[in-house]
Formats: sequence, C-alpha cells, structure tokens
Amino acid sequence: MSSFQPATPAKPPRVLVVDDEPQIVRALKVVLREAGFEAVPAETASEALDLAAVRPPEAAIVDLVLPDLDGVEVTRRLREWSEMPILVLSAVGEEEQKVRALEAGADDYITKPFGTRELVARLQAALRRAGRAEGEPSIEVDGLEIDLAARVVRREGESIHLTPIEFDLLRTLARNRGRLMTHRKLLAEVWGPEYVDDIQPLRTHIARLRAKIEPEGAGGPRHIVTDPGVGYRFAS
Amino acid sequence: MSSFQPATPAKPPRVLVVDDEPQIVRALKVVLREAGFEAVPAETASEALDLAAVRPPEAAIVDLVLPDLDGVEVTRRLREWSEMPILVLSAVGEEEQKVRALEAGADDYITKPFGTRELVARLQAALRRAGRAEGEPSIEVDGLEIDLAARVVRREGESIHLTPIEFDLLRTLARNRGRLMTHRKLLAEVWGPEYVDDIQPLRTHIARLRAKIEPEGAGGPRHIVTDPGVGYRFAS
DNA sequence: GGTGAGGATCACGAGATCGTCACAGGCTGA
DNA sequence: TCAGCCTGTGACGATCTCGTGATCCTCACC
Repeated sequence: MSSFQPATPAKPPRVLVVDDEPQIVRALKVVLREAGFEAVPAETASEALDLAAVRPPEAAIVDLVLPDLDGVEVTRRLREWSEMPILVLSAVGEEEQKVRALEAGADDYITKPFGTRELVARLQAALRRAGRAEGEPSIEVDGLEIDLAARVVRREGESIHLTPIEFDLLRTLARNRGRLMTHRKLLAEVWGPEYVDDIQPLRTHIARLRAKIEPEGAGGPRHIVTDPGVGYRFAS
Repeated sequence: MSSFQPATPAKPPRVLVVDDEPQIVRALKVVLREAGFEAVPAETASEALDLAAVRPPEAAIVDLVLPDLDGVEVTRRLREWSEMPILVLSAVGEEEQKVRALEAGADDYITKPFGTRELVARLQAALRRAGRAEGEPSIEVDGLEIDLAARVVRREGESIHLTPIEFDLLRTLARNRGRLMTHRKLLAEVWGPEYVDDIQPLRTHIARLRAKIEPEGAGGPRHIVTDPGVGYRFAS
C-alpha cells in the first residue's frame, strides 16, 4: 500500500471518519472522495472501534469530542493493535490537548476550522510516511536463525518445523526484537484485529513455540520473555 | 532501514534546525536538548543542505522563510535523497503554503507561535513514524536508561524488570522530568481520574520502584525526588 | 525532649495472570 | 474413508501483582 493514485481508483483507500456532527462527516465524505479516498463514517467512538476491528481502514480521522469516549482515547485504543495513520480534529487548539493526542500515538492534530486542501495534504503526508516499509533480512540470535523470506527457522543449523501461526508469531516478535509486544498487538498482527481479546490461544501457541525453539536445559525461556500483565518480548 | 538496536544510545539524535532568526534557533536548541535531541543549527538553505549532505541528521526543522531558498524548496531537495522527517515552521498559516510544503514531502507544518511541548510532541510523532525504533526517545539519566518505545529499563546496561504500574509510573515521571508531578496528577495518569485521592498505593509503588532503580549505596533517592506535601519529581 | 504529620517500608492475602495439559473439532491429503 | 496435523478450549496449579494496614522513620515545631 503505497500508491494512492486518484487516477486509477481500482480500490480507493478507506479512511475512517469519526465525528458526531453530521455536516462535518458529510463535508469530509465529499472532500475525501474527490481526493480519491473512501470515507467510512462513524458517529461514536465505540462504533468507530468496532468498524476498525472488523475491517481495518488505511487511516482514521477522529474528532476530539465524541459522545462516548474522546478522540485521544480512541487513538490510544487503535494504537493498541494498529499502526494506521490517525489524524485528530478539534475545535480547541489548546497545547495540552495536542500533546496528549500526539503522545497517545496520533500522527497529526488539526484545529478547526481547517482548509479541506490542508486536511487532504496532511492525510496524504501521513499515509506516505506510513507506507515506507523496510526490507526483511534474516535474523540470527544466539544460535537461532530466522529466515523471514524463506519462512525457515533453524536452531544450531538444524531446521525446525513451525506451523503457520507459530511462524507468524515468531516473526512478529523477532521483527520487533528487544521491544515489548503487547498481547493485543500480537493478536492483531497474527490473528487479526477482531481477536485482540482472545489471550488464551496466544498463551497456548507461545508455549508450543517455546517448546520448539528454546534451548533445553536452560532455567527459563531465553528467547521469548514474558512481561506479566503486558505481553511478550523477543530477547535480543 | 532496518538497523534497530538503539541498545546503547549514548548519542542523542541530531536535528537540523534551519532558521535565520537567531533567537528562534537559540530557543529551539534549548528545547531540543531538554527533550533529548542535539540541535544542528543552520541559517541559510544552502548551509542546511550542505550540513545535511555531509552528515545526515535524524530529522529537520525548517523555517519557511530563509534568505536564499524557501523552506518548501529545502524540503524538496532533502527529499531527493532522504526520508528523514521534516517539519516546516512558518509565521503565516495560509493554506496554500501548507499544501505546498506537505506536497513537497514535509511531514508536518507548524504555525508560529507554537508551544514548545507541541513542537517536541510533533517531532517525536514524526520520528516514531520514520524510524519506528527511535520514535519515543530513550531517556538516559545517570546510568539509568528508559527506552519508552521498547518498554525496557536498564541500569548500568542491565535490564530491570518492572511491573505494569511501576513502568507507567516511571514513564509518566520521566516524560515530565524536572517537572513536579502532584500526587493527584500521577494518580490520574497511571490509575485513572477516579483514583486521585488514593495516595497510599502511590507511596507503596514509589517505594518499590525506587528499590529497583535507585543506586544502592547512595544517601537518598537520586532519580525520584519527594516534594513533601505535593508530589514527586524525576530528577534530570 | 516531646509531639505530630507526612512519608517510607514491610508482610500479608486476595485476586489476577500465566504455563501447561488433555481433549475435541476441523481440515487436508492419501 | 481415514489418519495425521493444526488449532482452540477449558481446567488446573503455580506464579505474580497490587492494595491494605501496621509499623517505623524523619523532621519541623513547640
């Protein structure tokens, strides 16, 4: 997902628009369509979160003021499992709010009234940034070798058979080695956003994965480390 | 890019600051240093482009108005070879300018006057996108290293295990280092707004946190300082 | 020297979370 | 059809986390 060419809109990128003022939603719908996007409207935070979970959009535009949760909270919840660009809209330009939103993981904070061209330009800038992917080298840590492209894992030179879920799990952890991955992030990445609450299967597969890749005699797990109450981490 | 391993980020990320008004440059220098960055100043576009070419910074903050070329042109030229986050500053908030800057490849457009905390928050948001690794800076104070993105805390290079509440507490204090955090503010941030009066649990967790992060033999706590009757402060 | 308020520390227990296991359903290829 | 593999489920004991309340410390003030 990198080229947003209004020219050939085979499948326009979907943008979640969360605002409880109908006229704003309507206006944004028009503006976005003209810019080559498809607006997916939501009036409340919970509706937005549900929509995003069922079918993740390419980006989200969230009003700060909503009937149930505020925009910052929506940002935080989306960020629990998604890296999608999030733009927060607001009538107030208070600095404290901006900092809160940006620290919660928003990509931009736009104060109303805003020009529609500016909005589109900012959205495209955010998408451009998000699209910059990185090549996947193979990873080697401590006798364990993970070839991401070939989908092969070796320990001490000997290849280990992993099931699809096990490999996805390991890949996700290894890509972010050293970094803590929350349960929700792992579940979203491996199973899909609608599974962010199903922790038990995650536990089971972590156990199976450990049985295959962790060295035998060691005291505790060396590669996949548990952070109780938060998630797992692939030790670097 | 793929080089993670901020492992031992003794070197602060460098940020190119391009502005021909000395007082702005000076102010930004202070702000950036406090936020854990090193400012590399340039007064003209050509100087900035040379500096960036010789030793590419992690990000750039560019004023729209410069003696030789304007900020949009600087953005365009940097974008010819670099993906670094670029923030454009300007006194005018005219939409046309914003669109031009963003379309030229700028990551954000900030209108003066701006709050310094907002600027830092936007810079960090842009870096988070760009690198993924160095987004939220890892804070290092006196042998204690807090990697907010990875959710890892190290003392003397050795990683320390913190429980979720302990980490949230430390993160909140560290993000506001130097600033006094009242009991109520800490409680609201870490436990939630409805717990602002439950001071005793806060005390307990501060004690546990200190036991883990404070150096052994020292006289009193060095990192987390008590302000009797008011709150706590993370010493910078 | 006594007193009191605010803070630090500690041990404890309730409750949440984790790892593990056996089992059953579903899918696939022989 | 059947065997083998993959996956999710539910239950269990083990482990960890966190708030509580008691106790101790520190310091200012009388």
